[in-house]
Amino acid sequence: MRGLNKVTLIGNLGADPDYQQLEGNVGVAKFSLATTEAYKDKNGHVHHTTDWHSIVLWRSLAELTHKYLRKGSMVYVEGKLKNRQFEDKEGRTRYVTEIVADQIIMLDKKVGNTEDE
Amino acid sequence: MRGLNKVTLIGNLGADPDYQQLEGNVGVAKFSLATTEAYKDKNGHVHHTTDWHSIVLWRSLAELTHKYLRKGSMVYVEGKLKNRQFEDKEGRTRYVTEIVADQIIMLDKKVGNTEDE
Amino acid sequence: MRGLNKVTLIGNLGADPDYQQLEGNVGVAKFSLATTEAYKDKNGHVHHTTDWHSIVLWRSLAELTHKYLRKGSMVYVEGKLKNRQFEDKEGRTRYVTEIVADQIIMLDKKVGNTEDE
Amino acid sequence: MRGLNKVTLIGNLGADPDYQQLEGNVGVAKFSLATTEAYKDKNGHVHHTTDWHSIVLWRSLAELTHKYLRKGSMVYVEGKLKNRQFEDKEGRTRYVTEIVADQIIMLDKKVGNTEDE
DNA sequence: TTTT
DNA sequence: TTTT
Repeated sequence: MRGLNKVTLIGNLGADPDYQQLEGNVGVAKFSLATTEAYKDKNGHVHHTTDWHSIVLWRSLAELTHKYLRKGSMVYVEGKLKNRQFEDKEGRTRYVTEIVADQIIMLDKKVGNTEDE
Repeated sequence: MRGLNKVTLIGNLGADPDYQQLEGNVGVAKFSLATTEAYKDKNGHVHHTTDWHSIVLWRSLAELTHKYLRKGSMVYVEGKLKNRQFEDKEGRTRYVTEIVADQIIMLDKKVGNTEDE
Repeated sequence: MRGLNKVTLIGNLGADPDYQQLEGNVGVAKFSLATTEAYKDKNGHVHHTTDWHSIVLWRSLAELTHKYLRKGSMVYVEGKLKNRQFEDKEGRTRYVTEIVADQIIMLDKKVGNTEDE
Repeated sequence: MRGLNKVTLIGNLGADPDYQQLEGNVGVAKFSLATTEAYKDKNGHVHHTTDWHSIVLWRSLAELTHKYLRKGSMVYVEGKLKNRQFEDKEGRTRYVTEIVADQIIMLDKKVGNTEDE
């Protein structure tokens, strides 16, 4: 209803994706994605900043991720920002922000595939 | 460099924005934005989910926010996902994900203004 | 396959939408959308430019458009850029660029609805 | 004002870009970009459609294009939809839709650069 | 042809 | 904590 929640990222996987098969044959994959940007400071020097994003993928996107994406792969990810709370080992409520993907485009020459959820 | 980090949201402010003037006359505004979505469950019943997002705005966008946005205002926000760590009162490292806005469009009839950073 | 084609617009309808029911009960709606932007010239004067976009909507989005959108309505449109050729009355091949919508969000207070194709 | 006009594309150049230096040392580059999509028909067969887009780039983006992009290069383009009219050789008014880029990301391994206008 |  |  009157809402838009969309994230688009292009970056590289920080490590091989994690993949699990849940009950009912539902697959979930997760990975960290680094997006790097160049910017100039006041003196005109170029610096880079990297932001890390937690990506979660379900079903066919999880299979694709598991099959084709590896540490270092470059990928376009489109999805929704979701906040999830969980209890840490000390019983405290913790909050995480994740991007639940609904489209990915693999940007490495080796593989080439787009998929929609 | 080879990176894209973009968030686009349309939603409503959960409360009046917080505004502060930092040293050097730099303004910062913050607010929580709710994005609500409808989806159908397996039985065809419509449900709503709301996601809350922490928005941070600097300089001219902070002034605009301070001047025009209020609890309930509908707004389009475009920005970047940034993760920030800070120490909580117990000295633990905590992580927050914020959206640093670089464009807003006010979507309420009352006011009408787009601004770029 | 390795392709992304996405347009996002916020603007106002230039006229009431056109709606037709094709064979097989498939609805199509069309409208022109104006997006207006402010920019400053070299002397700091503010100017406005308006761009007009041809929007095409199918099925449930066509019904929504027909039901709720009118001349002047403000709407968010997300879709794909498509080029279509047709023969004009003099038999020449002409080209049009249209945006085939796959999501709309009505931004007027009166009505309030998001719908996905 | 209250307007959003944004296009995001990932695709390949159909030919080497055209580059011109206008008066005042202002560079303009143009190229055609193909975005390809897979879709399934009613029988589950996969088909591909290609859409062609006219991209225009000014100043530093034109230089980058001229220097690094070639026929076949894969690129992310973000920009605005602009309609332009011109007179064809027979004196008729013709309309073209172009995407005026304000950001590109080169997606080929060989080169690697993001630039903002 | 819209809107502020 | 918002909105419809």
